[in-house]
Amino acid sequence: MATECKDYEPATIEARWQDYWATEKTFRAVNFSDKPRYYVLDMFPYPSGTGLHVGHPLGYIATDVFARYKRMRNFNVLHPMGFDAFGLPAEQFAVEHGVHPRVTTEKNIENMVRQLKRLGLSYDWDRAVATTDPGYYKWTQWIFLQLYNSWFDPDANRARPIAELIDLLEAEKLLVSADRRSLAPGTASEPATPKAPATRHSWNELSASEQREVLARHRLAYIAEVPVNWCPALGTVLANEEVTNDGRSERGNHPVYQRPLKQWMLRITAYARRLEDDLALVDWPQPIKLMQHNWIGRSEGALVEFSLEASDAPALSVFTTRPDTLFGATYMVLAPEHPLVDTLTTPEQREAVTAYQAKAAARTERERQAEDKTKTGVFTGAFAVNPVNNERIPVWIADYVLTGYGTGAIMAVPAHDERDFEFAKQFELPIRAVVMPDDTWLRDQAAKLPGEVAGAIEHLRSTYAENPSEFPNAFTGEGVNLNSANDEVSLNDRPSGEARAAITAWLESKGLGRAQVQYKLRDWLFSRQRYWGEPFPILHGPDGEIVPVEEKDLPVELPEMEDFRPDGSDDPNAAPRPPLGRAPESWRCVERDGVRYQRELNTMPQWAGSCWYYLRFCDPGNDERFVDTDAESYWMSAGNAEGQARNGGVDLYVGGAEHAVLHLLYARFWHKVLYDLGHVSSPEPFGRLFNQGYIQAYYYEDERGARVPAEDVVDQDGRPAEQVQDEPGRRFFHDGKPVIQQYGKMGKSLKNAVTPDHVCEEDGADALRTYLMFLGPLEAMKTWNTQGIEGISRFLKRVWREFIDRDGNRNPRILEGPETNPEILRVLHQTIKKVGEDVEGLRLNTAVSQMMIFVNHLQKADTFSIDTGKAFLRLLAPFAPHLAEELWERLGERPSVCRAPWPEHDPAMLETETVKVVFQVNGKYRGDAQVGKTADRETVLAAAKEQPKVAAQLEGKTVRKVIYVPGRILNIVAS
RNA sequence: GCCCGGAUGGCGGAAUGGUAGACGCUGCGGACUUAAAAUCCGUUCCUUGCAAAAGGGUGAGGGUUCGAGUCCCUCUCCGGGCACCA
Repeated sequence: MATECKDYEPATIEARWQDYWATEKTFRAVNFSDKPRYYVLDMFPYPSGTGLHVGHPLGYIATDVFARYKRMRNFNVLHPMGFDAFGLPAEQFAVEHGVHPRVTTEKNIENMVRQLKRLGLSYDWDRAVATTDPGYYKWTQWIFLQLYNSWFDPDANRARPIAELIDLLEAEKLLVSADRRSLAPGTASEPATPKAPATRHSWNELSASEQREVLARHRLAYIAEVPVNWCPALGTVLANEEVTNDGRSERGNHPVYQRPLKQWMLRITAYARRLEDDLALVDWPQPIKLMQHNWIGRSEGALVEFSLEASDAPALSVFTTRPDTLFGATYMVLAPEHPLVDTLTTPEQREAVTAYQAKAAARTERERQAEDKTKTGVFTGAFAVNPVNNERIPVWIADYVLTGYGTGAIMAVPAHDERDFEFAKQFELPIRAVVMPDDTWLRDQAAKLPGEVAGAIEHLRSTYAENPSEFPNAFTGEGVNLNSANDEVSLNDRPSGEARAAITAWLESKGLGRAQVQYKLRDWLFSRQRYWGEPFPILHGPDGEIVPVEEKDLPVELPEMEDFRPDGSDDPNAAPRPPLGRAPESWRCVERDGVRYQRELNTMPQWAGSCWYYLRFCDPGNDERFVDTDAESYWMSAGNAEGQARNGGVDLYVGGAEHAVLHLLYARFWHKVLYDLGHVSSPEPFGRLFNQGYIQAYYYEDERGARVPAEDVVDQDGRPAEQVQDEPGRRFFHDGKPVIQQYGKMGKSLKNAVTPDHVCEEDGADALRTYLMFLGPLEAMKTWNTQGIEGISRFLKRVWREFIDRDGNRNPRILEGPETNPEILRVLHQTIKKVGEDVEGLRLNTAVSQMMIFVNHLQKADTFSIDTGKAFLRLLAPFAPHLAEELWERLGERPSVCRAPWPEHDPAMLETETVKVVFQVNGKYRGDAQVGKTADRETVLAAAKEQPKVAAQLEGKTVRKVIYVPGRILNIVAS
């Protein structure tokens, strides 16, 4: 069985055991077992053409160590791997090389599987999935239809089948508002009177197309014409999450333009509250929770109605977090795209307004950024009425107010909002103080003024109250109100919080406003104008009706096409034309009951497939369902065993932090919908999340700033750069020309990738695995240093020699029978304890250190017991599994060591007769001694005073105090 | 600008408020060898000192404590996220 190697030959040993694991299916996970379950998941990769570099498997190896450990702890472990294979790069590569994306994708997957297997990762390969398999994306389409056929019931705070909404509407338990945008409870429609036209309608009075419109406004998947991020260079639209903060595409860094387009949207905003609240249910790194928290962007405030002076216009609704400053609202601003702009603009101002709107539309986000600072805007000519004091205030438009947030309109309180303050100064609008700042703020501000407004604090206060515009900044903090009273309510002298509550209550009583929670999160733009993605299971009828493809007709497969290129363009005004528009007519057109339907021509974004793959792994071959209910619940429901997810979801999910608001937010949203509809058993998909850090490496740039391959760089003595990169005084050259050493994330673009294949060949997979774990804390950024692996290689060779002599036989130093060397016994049990605890906490670097310490002890002993050897091999097995298997069998055990139980440490073995107590004088180390475990203070103090160093320090001093921590330290305070 | 995270030898890093630098890399010295590689032994924070030893030292400055890398305050630098979100 085992190899015949005399020396440690990783290549031979590793090939042998990888073969064994594959044949024996050692890592097969079975659904249902008496053992407790454990689900360990990696974020599955995109199978790129360049394959893996050593940074990629960092997380995979960590989860592998953990999965192997958990198996030895008697868990039934699910540890799968798959491929997120739809998406732009495959398509772009395919276009460049004229090959079908399916061909390149399959080739890339094959190569990546080979690389991963070479690392000895203990995946259950029988469960591997690719999002591009029709058998997989059938269910991605099915889940989309679940979204399409559901609505979010705000009262139940969950999704429900759309059929239930229709029932409620038909029974007139819900009525439709006049604009058909919202629903309200009611038992009968209010009869219309000449004075008050009906505000609500019964569903049954609506036409079929009106009914469709009502439903569309509530479905979780819907088509809407909204301003979207259009990227002409990529020929597709992008989600907010895919656009960088300077208005460019995250992929490719192309300019992105805002333009209104009809697109598929997913109503993720309905879940804003639960996505926020349920972060409390999961064990995730705090920074990731914070990033999601910020992205969701909950803010509490009030919705306030401002009536317009022109009586026929509807009221202007604004959202504010500071209703307490309402008395300071001296003008209003609408976003240039606000729907009411046209209605309320006066003829005199129309030209200026239209010009401003055109200018705003033409500017990209990036241009808005660049101009920054200076506020622009135009007066519409209209006036609104401030509901608290009936003051007539002008209505402006300006691009500092965004369409997509709140109502797209604001009340401007220039005294207490920095942006409004700037705008008001720019256009000489009135600024009224309604909150008195604290004295510190007033003094700080006075200090910034050129003249001397300074003086007594009373003077500053009265100046502020009368003329806040004399100060350089707006006061945006909280304080006590002033200038804030009408006949019915006064906020004066009340603190901001109280003022907010008071004015909100007043507004509510008057029907002028109400408390409101607002989210920054927007609906998820879900269609892309690309070929290589999941087709929508949707048909469009001749009258514009939308018909979902029936479940039995799924999947809607991608058509075979010769030319699948996107219609990219540099012209931001060119209309998007999805490649599927050029698909054969036989695919595009479907006839049902004599009606000709057109297939939806957009495809889903790359994130779709990754939103639910962790569920498919529970039951990957199922043709009947996306996942078997029992299998899902076995792997995903809440668990009580050691380390299992308390509230359900994947027990351990490891991946990079770059997915904080994309994949992780989208997947949570889909999961919650499936949960609401009763398809999954846990409220959250990922119970425990861990972010591994990046691997960084040196890279080299020539004088033009172009990167050169790091592997070809040498120093002034002609030695390869990778061997001398940390030595001082090195200068680097490529092709004889000087280059500069830099430092950054390992990857193709910096030309500093080191492949695992290369390292496996040189040192073996076991060395690479152990080295990557040893490098530092899993979550930290780490530097790849090829030299460092040498230490791990030596360690593994040493392990080999401890067990195998030069003739390839069992080392005669290994004795039968239990361990007799107390020193070895003690260190062994220390090691069992520390390695177990460290692996459990993913502190894999210190676990490796401890194993090294153990082997250093072993090496110094003349002999050791076979029991000791076997215990150690089990600790080593998760890290260096091939070597552990080989030695395990050579010690006469049956493979596989993966199935051997994890050793238990005996606390009694860690106890010693005496303990070391450190002696300090005035907090400084002056010696130590072994003392009895129960030694009392006086005994230890006496022992300390006997030590010459301690005595010398005490000479001529009086002992003031003695601190004794039993078994640890004795500190004598003397002066 | 706001919000997170970080800073420890030549390098990666380790340290329940209790001997800072475990473990490893590199460097230096030695053994084995005709020689080299491999392996093994020793050594490697800084300053003074032949040594024994003493003093200093965890980005900077202050504080709490018998005792601070660790806790608190202020600042500097680096990394990440968000950014006219009303």
